[in-house]
Amino acid sequence: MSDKAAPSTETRTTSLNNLPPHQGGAEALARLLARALFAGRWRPGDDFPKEMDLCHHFAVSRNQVRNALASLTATGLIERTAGRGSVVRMVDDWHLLDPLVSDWMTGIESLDASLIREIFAFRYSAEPVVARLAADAAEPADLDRLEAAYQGMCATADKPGARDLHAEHDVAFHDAIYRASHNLVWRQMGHLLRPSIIALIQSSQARVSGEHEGLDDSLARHGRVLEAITRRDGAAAESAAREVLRRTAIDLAIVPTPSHSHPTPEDSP
Amino acid sequence: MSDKAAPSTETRTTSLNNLPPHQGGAEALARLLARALFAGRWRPGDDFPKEMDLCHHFAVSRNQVRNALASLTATGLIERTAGRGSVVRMVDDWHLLDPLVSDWMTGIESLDASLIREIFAFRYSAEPVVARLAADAAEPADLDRLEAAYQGMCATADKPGARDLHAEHDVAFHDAIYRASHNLVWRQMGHLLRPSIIALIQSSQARVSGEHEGLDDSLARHGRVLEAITRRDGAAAESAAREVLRRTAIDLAIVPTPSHSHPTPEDSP
DNA sequence: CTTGTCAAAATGTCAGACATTTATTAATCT
DNA sequence: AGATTAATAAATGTCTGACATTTTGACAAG
Repeated sequence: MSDKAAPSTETRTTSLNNLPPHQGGAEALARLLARALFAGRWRPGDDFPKEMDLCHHFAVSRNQVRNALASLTATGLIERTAGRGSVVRMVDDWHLLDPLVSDWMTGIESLDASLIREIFAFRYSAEPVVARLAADAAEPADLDRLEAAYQGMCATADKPGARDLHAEHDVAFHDAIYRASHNLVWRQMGHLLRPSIIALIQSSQARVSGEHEGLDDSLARHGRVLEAITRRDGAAAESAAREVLRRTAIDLAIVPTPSHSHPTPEDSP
Repeated sequence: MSDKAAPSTETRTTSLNNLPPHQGGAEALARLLARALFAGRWRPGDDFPKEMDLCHHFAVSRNQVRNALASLTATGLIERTAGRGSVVRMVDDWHLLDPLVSDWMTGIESLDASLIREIFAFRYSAEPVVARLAADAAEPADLDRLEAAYQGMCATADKPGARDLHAEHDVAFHDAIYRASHNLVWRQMGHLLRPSIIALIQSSQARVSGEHEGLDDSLARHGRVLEAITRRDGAAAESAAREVLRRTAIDLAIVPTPSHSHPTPEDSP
């Protein structure tokens, strides 16, 4: 009748059962299910496992399962109807801007490539504008955060062992830009950066070893953003931020050609 | 000891008890509480009513109350801790990008002015960029939506009885721009428009009767955005979209002076 | 072939008891 | 008297079982 969603949960239960002892109960279960969903365990339109199956397979009470599924429902990942069951919703309906979703997404290796492209396309169009706002509104504390993150990136560059730490500083740098805009809405969008940056670093890891100059170059461009914001030069900050993202944008085929991408005065040096 | 949050709920229960018979149970209760919160019923840091008090005052089961409070928790409006109770979180922590929050906010008359300014400042910086993207990515269906919304705005202009309908078409127009960008993230931000536009129309209602020319002028500017997007002229769409928002931005003191706000080539005429 | 009714399955809801955390108050020891 | 500890109360979190509601499919009657 229904597809083999539930039985297949039984078979692959091994990979899902080894969760860190007991964290937040429902919270941990929601994270687990969401990450399995993002990893491609089920596709939009598929039937999601039934409550009782999850109760049995994870040996938790129905309450925990219901709370976890409530989180997935609230974030638009699944839809539940009375006597029918739960189905995975279309990607268009996922609340990508919910901090929970961003948190769940971080570190998923097999994220849908088109999803990464969508998120990065957003960043590519938004972050330059935010950098301009940041140059206008930044306060000393913001500049300190930016400087600290940049120094952290410098300290962890070229060290293959500290790649995760470097990524963390990278996230912190971009997040500091959003915070420096001093706008409630832009600020909350900083959450969206984490999965995107992590995924990009993971995927560019292969390429970077071939071309080699990528890392230093990226570092220099970040430095130029920091310098422009410190100098309170909005226009320079905007184009510098665009330069930071441009190469990755080209690789992801988001910007058609590197020539006439954005006719801003400062764009053609 | 604790402030008078709970007792005052008793006294003013009259204004909250007349809810449309019974809609979605917990869903309706969450909406009710959220709107009361947005209307200034409690301020950040205040104690939120206890579960049992809400159960008693609204004559609903504890389950309903817990589900409603779970929604408020998930959207960052309140924070609940084990034996302490629930407190209202700072505005910075509210998930303004959650569709639920936008929905709850629409139509609140006494919204915090600074919150409206923050949301509009975001729109003022973002929407021009989105308009540029829309000009590049719009498909026939998108143009149809834009055209339909614009016609709707024209048909309901200058008719004082159809102000709500005009606002609805206004929302549809701007939402169509975001959808036309064909980017998952930008698209989901369309939800953020509704409370902002409604609030602005309500607040500008007094001013418009004095200056009079505001409405026709706004209509013409919207038309210029539509025309630029149809013409696939990204630069023109960007500046036209900025023009739509500029006057309101000036009134809200978001853009410092009307002269050197954004040095884009098409910006001077 | 259509329609009506019944039964099974799944989610939604309720009520009560119990567990856990937090804060206050009282008691005890130095 | 002051500080530390123990008991108590209040609030939220959790579990369990039963019941309600909705959906779907099967089966029989027309």
